[in-house]
Amino acid sequence: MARFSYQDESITEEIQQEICPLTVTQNAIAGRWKIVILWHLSQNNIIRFNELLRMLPGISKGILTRQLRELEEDNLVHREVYKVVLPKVEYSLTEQGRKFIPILEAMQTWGKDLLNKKIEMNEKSKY
Amino acid sequence: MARFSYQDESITEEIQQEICPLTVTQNAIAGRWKIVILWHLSQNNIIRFNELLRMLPGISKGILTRQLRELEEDNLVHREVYKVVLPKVEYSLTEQGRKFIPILEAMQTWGKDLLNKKIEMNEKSKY
DNA sequence: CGGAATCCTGTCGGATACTG
DNA sequence: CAGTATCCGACAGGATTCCG
Repeated sequence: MARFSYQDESITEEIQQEICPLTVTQNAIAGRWKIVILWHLSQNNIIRFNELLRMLPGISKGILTRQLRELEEDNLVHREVYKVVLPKVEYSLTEQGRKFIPILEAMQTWGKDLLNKKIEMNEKSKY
Repeated sequence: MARFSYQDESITEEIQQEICPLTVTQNAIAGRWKIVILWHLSQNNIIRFNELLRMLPGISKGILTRQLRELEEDNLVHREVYKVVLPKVEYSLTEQGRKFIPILEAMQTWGKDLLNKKIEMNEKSKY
């Protein structure tokens, strides 16, 4: 939970941030790629850095590293380094990360629902 | 889903954005206050603008308005305007918004869990 | 009361070049 | 292979002022 400082927050707000579990969750998954990363990890158990890179078209190495580091900080993702000739790093979900999978699934069905309704609305507005 | 354009995204990415329901969900709830707003609405059914403002210490009127408008665009929140002497505007969850409540609850218990583990880890590191 | 319209600023995402 | 280290620009969030 390193990030999310914003400028000067009063103490009461900081407490709110700390106390409200919802905010904790929000901070943990805030980031353009985190949810998709978690989803890929939930589907594959173990993924190497460059594999993940290929799974996320449009992301750059630097960003992927940062998102992964933050997920690691928040204990969602485990990072295993193998010191072989050409370095090999495997990412996987932690126990805490696996507990998040149901939420991912719920978010997916909910998103599908929303998507359908938006399409319906666009159809209607054509006529 | 107005925002989230970023600069020039290739077509394949745009398609991914549009297709992946997870991303749709992410975009819908991305925003510093949205989750908390949804939570308050889930607890109170109907809340007036200034009430909501008071429930969110640290937010400014402008921001609250924007977050609510975006939630409205994404069909999570309903806005009811009463044209009385002193204007009165009530916010509530839509059907789609209510479908999101289980996710909020899951996020809350998950966040509580994460919080506890972080506290444990801090305790340990003291000795 | 519930905004709209500005303007400002920090953060995050992204691009690029370099490294063990 | 899997990163670091910089630098940059865009955009969300925030403060402030004005309005019906």
